[in-house]
Amino acid sequence: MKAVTMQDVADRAGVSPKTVSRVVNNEPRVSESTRKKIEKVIDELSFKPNKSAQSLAADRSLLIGLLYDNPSSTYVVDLQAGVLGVCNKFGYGLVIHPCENDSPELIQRLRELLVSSRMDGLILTPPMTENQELLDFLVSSGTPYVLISPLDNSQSELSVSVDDSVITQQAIQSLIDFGHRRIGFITGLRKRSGSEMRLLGYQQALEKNNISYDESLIVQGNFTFGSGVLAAQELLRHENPPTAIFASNDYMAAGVMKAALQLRISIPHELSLCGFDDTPVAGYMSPGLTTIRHPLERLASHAGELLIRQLKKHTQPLEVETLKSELILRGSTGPVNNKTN
Amino acid sequence: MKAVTMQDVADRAGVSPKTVSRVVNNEPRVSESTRKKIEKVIDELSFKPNKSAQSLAADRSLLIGLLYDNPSSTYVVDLQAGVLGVCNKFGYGLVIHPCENDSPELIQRLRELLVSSRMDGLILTPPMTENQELLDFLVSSGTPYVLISPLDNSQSELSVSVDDSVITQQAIQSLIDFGHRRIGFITGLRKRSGSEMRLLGYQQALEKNNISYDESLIVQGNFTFGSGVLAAQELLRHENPPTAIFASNDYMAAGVMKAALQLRISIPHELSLCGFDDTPVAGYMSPGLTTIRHPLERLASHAGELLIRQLKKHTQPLEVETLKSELILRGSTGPVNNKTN
DNA sequence: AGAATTCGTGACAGCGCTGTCATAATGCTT
DNA sequence: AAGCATTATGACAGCGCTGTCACGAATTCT
Repeated sequence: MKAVTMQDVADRAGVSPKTVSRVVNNEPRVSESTRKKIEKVIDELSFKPNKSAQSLAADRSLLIGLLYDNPSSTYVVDLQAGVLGVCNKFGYGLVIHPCENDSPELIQRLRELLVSSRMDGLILTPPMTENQELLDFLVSSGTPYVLISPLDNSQSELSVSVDDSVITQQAIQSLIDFGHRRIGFITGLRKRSGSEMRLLGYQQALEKNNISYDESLIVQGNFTFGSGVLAAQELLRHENPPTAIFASNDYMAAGVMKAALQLRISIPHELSLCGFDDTPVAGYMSPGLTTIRHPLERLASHAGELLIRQLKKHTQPLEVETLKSELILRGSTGPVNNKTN
Repeated sequence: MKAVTMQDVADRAGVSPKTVSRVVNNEPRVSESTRKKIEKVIDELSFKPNKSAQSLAADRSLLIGLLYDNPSSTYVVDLQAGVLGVCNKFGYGLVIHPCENDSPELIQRLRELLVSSRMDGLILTPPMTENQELLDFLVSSGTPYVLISPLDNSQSELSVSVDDSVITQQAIQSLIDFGHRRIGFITGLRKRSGSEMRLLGYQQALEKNNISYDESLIVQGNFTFGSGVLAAQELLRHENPPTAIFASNDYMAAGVMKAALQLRISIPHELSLCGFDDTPVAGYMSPGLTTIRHPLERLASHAGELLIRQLKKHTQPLEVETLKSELILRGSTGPVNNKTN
């Protein structure tokens, strides 16, 4: 299988390789007629440019990197799918790089990766988005990057986010509509972008409905199942326990379910429960877990486009379909039971 | 950040670039002293060869592809981790390629990918491992590949597997040891390598314990939660229902849990339940799901090494640490309840 | 000791593409 | 119609590396 080269295309089309290159790279300064002609030949020979040669000659790798440190594999896979989509569309390759945000070797590893893979740009996901040392390193090494859901998303060209507060508020509102007034809230790790925004949404919902904010209903978790169990135990043994609990992710919500079961508290009859992320567990639990689904794949593909535009010095802003999270209602939430306790 | 080139190393070491190349590629015919000297300089300058240039000159991309079509993201992420490990070790890049085994465009897409990314070899996972059309295409295009857990793993240089039958037998044995004699079995999709072997292990366990094989206790599922629910309903409404159920994956086991809950059958008191895969759900359900964990990451890294050896025409066989699956005992299995029904 | 082999190294071309610059063709101005 | 700007195309070098081959030095063989 001898590969088709640009020269082959050029010969067949009766032009120089450089002109073919121009067409391949969508450069201007090619007459419409030659462009058509060359495109036709490219199709006929199904020519695909040799990436290595392109990279070498143009001194760009046509590779973008995706950095993540996330225990949820669905999250990771969704992001990958999104980024992969745009990569294919624009002829880029994707280098996936699972890492540990806390590792002291993080930067060193990344440096090696940058040197050997020569990635043109990076997409960072939480919690790397808050790793200032990392960001500084990227800036100093001149590596373009885009952040997904950073805490501070003020630089809109450099990040994409969905507003966790809005959808959380909506979820809490739905609990309130069910008649709940005492709603427990299990936070995730502080400093994780989502966490803060979710708590904010909770507070906003209470405020809107004139429900006073009771600090004792807020319990700190760390996104793990175990922390959900502990948090739920604390909440459910409260002298005036909540009739509903919002957990900042599904894993913790699963922990709440377990704790409730142990304490013989029935969901949703005696306790409504809402999770966050819509991982597979949510659908597989009994009852099904009401939760929130993020458009992760679209978020990631948006991030990818943003990055690639940046790489191509494409300046016209990317118009964005709005990225909206969705409240998925399942069996774990329901009307408050007035006979409760 | 001007990159360090081979020429730089050569100059500093007082040799020709070609000799540096020899050292970088571990070629023979370099005296120990020059090798040492060059390695030292490489370290000092922290020189990393330019992948694009290597690929272009040597006409190999130093890329391997990982093809998967699997709904379980944990499975995918574990495999990726394993392959990524060896890739880094041997200076290869990883191209991930989620695909749909049933899609008629599969081959065409792959062809494009092969042409544009010029991957040196591929790792295939079930169900692609059984896609004869795909395999034929790879052979005809001369693309080396390695299979992970194919149905037919007779060609040991081309595949890595763990024996599902052995571990399934062990799981069933543990149920039998708990006193269960009527054990329901929910299969996965037929023709999926795992499925067959798991059923085989079930049969072997029964045989060993002189329990007769009752076909009516075998129900066909398709690896989804929903199919688990249906299968469980069928089994539990059996005139002489099983006291334990083995589901061929965790998602179906979760379905069984749901069905049991609906029918007010308590797990593990009235019904023991065993899953397969040890996905996160297994740990998050209440009670925790007894299940089977595969050494997926090691399996994948082994596959990666096998492939890379093949690419390097390394012929001495790779000695393998045995890859063993593990039975994870959680709350969903227990002694048979003699008061049942 | 001389011939034959092996070893260690370097010169050189070229992988397939793109950047730069030159040049030809075209359009526009006055 | 001559002059100038603009557009369309090509020649050529070179990105950083490796394959091939050549060549002298060291080793082994007869």
